[in-house]
Amino acid sequence: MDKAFLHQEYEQKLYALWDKHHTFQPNMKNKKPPFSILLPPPNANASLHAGHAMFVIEDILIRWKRMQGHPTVWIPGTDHAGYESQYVYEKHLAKQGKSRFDFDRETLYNDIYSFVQQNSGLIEEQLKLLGFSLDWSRKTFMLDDHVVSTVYDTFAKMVKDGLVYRDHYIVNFCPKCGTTFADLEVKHEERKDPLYYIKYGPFVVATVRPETKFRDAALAANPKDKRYKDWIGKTIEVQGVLGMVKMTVIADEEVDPEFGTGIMKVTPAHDAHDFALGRRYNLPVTPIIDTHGKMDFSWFLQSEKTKSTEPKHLERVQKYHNKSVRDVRALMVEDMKADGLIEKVDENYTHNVTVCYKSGHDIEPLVLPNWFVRMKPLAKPAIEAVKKKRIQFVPKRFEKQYYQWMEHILDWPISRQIVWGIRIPVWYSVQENPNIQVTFLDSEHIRVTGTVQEVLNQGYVLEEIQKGLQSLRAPVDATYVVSDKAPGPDYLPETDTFDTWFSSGQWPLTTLHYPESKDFKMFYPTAVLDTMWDILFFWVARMIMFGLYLTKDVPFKAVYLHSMVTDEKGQKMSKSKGNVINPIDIAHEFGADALRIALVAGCAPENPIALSKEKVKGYRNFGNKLWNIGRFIVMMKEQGAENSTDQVLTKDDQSLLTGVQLLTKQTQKYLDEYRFSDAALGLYDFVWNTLANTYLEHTKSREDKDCVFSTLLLAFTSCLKLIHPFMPFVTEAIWQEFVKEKLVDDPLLITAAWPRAEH
RNA sequence: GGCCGCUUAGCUCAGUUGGUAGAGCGUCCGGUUUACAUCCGGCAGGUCAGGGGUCCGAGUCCCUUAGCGGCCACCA
Repeated sequence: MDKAFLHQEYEQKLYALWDKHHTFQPNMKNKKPPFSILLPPPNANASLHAGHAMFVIEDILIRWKRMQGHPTVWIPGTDHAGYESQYVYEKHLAKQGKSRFDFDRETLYNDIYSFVQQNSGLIEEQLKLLGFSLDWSRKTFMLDDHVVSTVYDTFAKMVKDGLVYRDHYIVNFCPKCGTTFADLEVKHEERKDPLYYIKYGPFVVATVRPETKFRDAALAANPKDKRYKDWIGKTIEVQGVLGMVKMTVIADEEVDPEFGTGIMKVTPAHDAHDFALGRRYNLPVTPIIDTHGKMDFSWFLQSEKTKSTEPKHLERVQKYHNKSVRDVRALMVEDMKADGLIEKVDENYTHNVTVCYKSGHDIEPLVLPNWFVRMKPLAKPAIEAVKKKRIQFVPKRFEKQYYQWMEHILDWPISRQIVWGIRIPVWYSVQENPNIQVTFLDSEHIRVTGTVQEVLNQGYVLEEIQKGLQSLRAPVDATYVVSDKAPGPDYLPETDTFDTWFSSGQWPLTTLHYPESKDFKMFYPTAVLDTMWDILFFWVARMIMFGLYLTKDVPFKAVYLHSMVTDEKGQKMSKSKGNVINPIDIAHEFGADALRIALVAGCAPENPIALSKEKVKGYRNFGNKLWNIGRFIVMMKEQGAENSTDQVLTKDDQSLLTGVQLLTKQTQKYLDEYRFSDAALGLYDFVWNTLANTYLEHTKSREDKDCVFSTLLLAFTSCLKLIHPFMPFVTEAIWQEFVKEKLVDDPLLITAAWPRAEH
């Protein structure tokens, strides 16, 4: 044996050894209850980061249960990562001077597919480097046929059950990404913007978004506000930038009399709050901003209004038309100033602006037809399940957050206007829905937009439209057929795809081949779901809802939410701070074992997981300590010591063996309670202090070598078993040395029996 | 604005039925020619954020103040 444990020489060989003996696959013949975990799927084209290394928690549980003799499986997979991947691909296109608009839907999808395939596979190798005992024979990709087919079935069931509806609804639309986002996917940025006080007939109204003024549907004041009491219900004439407009004053409790002047303009098409007001008072929804974030005045330019409008105002409309929101705001503020319509401007107004968390672009609240899922009926059983303790949250405090969110859940917009994803399996008859808007590339590769009726009249045939189809927008009341394939010759497909979380929310079902497979029957519900707390709502809550909806059973019995891996000071790792630690580099330098236990030991589940080279180095030393104890035992054997159970134990021997008993019990208890740090620290302390520094040093002078040898061998092999889930490589490496020396019977530590604690 | 955490040795943090303050790293002193210098022995270092309360007894339970962090909702 070498003087030190040289991890580089063992890790890959040992992983191959485990693999060769199929130890990662469950032993279905075991009679104990099955134990299963699903790996939260990393992006298919991602590379491993410190967060992924936290999956070590899952490997610890898996290795532990496997040694205990449960049929155990840990299933890996990768996610297509919806717009994340499309975003990366579009950047790649941009480098070639192209954009997504140069391709039809199908071509773009296939190109992204190849792109993702090219960049995938890396993460699998990296997960292996860390020693994760995943069953690769069961790996799943989010766009595998059987996954897509389950997602289709679920959608069809939801449609049948009345849980899916289409509606015009105000959604977060990112003009840069070209898609809708759920509320969870946007963030808020504090910003200082001018607050304009605009004259509105007899009133003054405060707003940061004067450009939406063109489509105001009403004015609103608080019913208790004396200043405006007499005006409620009255219609007034207002001088605007484009001439006179009529406006009715409504009253609503939600208007804050303290803000601005206490009276607000209502623009249902471009503000979530105003949209709600509009619904309550039946106000018309009249958009003026399009999906590119540009001001669209076609409603004006194509109407009779142009005839009765003063030339000055008409010029303004032409000036504003098709310009960006920001530009128009500046232009119209100038015009309003010229007309004397601005009373004052508060330049120091700070407020929160909604921005896209992917691109950082300002979110435009737009009213668009979208697919929604009714969440209340799904949330109810999901709340019940946790209340009845069918699912346990660790740490417990997340339960509160869960209830809080689930009890106030809003309907979920599931449609995304991107190509890279699972297409919503819906088809529209063009005969029944001539008003469907389509954009497609014709056979000459020219981009054509219009209603189906219009383009058919222009001489295009349906086949050409479908072949070059980029996007389709059906009116909310369009008739549709749910089907994965075209139900007939005159149908066009929906082009929206599902929100990523719609498919990943069904991960426990799809990975286990719900509903008929042996795996599903054996391993559902899974034992525990471990992930970082930041996707509790995105993912965990959705899996619970889908699981209960489809199977009436929870998808997992426990949720373990680990923290974020940070640098040694508890600072979030980021490229700009330059404090990013690449786990693969660390594993390379100090060994995967050292990294693994360093991520677990000394970390409370509530706190950030501080990782530093120094800490990893400390645990590398621990691995080496184990190695040298093993080496010491082998040397004793070479010097003639013999192992036999027939020994007269001294007090030291007995106390060591009692210590191992206690340690076994303690480790068992800690693992049962998800207290990984306590388990790891307890093992570390026992081996280093009790076994090595105390027992081993005391016995060096003893004459009864056989007794020492036997005791030490028994105690140490038990410790190796207990430590194996945390540090699989060094423990297995030592075990293999022991196998060579015929000191142990089990050929592999990974499948050796877990020590029994006597009671 | 609503909710949830955190504040313990120089640094990073444990401390889960309330019972004499702990670990790792670092500092300093000393040691070791065969298990390991990726080692061993030892010293120093904390009024457990501030204040109040319950209790025979509080780092631990309750109230409160301050600082830091997180989640949710975001009113023009």
